[in-house]
Amino acid sequence: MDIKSAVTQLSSIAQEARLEIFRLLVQAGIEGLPAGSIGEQLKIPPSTLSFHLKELSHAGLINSRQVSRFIYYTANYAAMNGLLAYLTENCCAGVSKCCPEATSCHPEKGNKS
Amino acid sequence: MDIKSAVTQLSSIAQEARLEIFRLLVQAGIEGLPAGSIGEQLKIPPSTLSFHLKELSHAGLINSRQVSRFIYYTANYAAMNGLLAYLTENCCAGVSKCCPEATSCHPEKGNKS
DNA sequence: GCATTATTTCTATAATTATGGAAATATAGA
DNA sequence: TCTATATTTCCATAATTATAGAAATAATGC
Repeated sequence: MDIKSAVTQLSSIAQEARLEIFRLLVQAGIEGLPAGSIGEQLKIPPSTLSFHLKELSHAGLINSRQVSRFIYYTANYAAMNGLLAYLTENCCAGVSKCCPEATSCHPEKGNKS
Repeated sequence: MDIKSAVTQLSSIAQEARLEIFRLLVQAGIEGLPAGSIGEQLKIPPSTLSFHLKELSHAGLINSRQVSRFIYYTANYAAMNGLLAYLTENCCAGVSKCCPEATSCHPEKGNKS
């Protein structure tokens, strides 16, 4: 992870609409949600939603796949975990006992609600 | 943690100079670094540095204390850990086995290098 | 009080980012 | 092919954010 990628990823979620979208997708799990469903739940007009989804996609924090006429968006858990790790990297110069734990998210198949 | 605070905190590190400053402070540990030392290491002019330090302070991701004529800045580890937790909150709707771990940084006294 | 050093505030300019209507594109079924 | 639905692109406007010089403020020692 280089600093420019980290800034791009952080910028992509440093905006209220996009952070809401991202969190919605993190909570949605690996199946994700179609764009229209996201816009409906968050009350975001189509063109604005598309702009924000593109920002998140370009940053690599979300992925998409086409299913018929719908485009399903999903959180990229690996990218998110990489970003979180980057922020705590070499905490306190890597001295022992300083940073014992690491926050991450490991979704698995079969966790539908 | 509400979404506006999260956006403010993310915005504060979604900028190359500020992310460098923040990471430098995360790695510096609980003693922190005086403003001048940060500016010198990162080659940031005083007024620009002051602007960025204020952004980070207002967001609550760093703290400061005055020591003689120097102002020492330190990473606010608790705030950072709160932000990381927020991003993974209710991952996959909170289904078990989805998000077993959580990245965080726990600096301790006596970890000087 | 004066000189020195550290940091911040003020200011103008430049650059980037967000918003949403309208039009365009893409997919699928009748 | 025609129609309906889903999503994106284009565009102009508005709003926000970054940069850094110059001046101001603050703390210390002589």
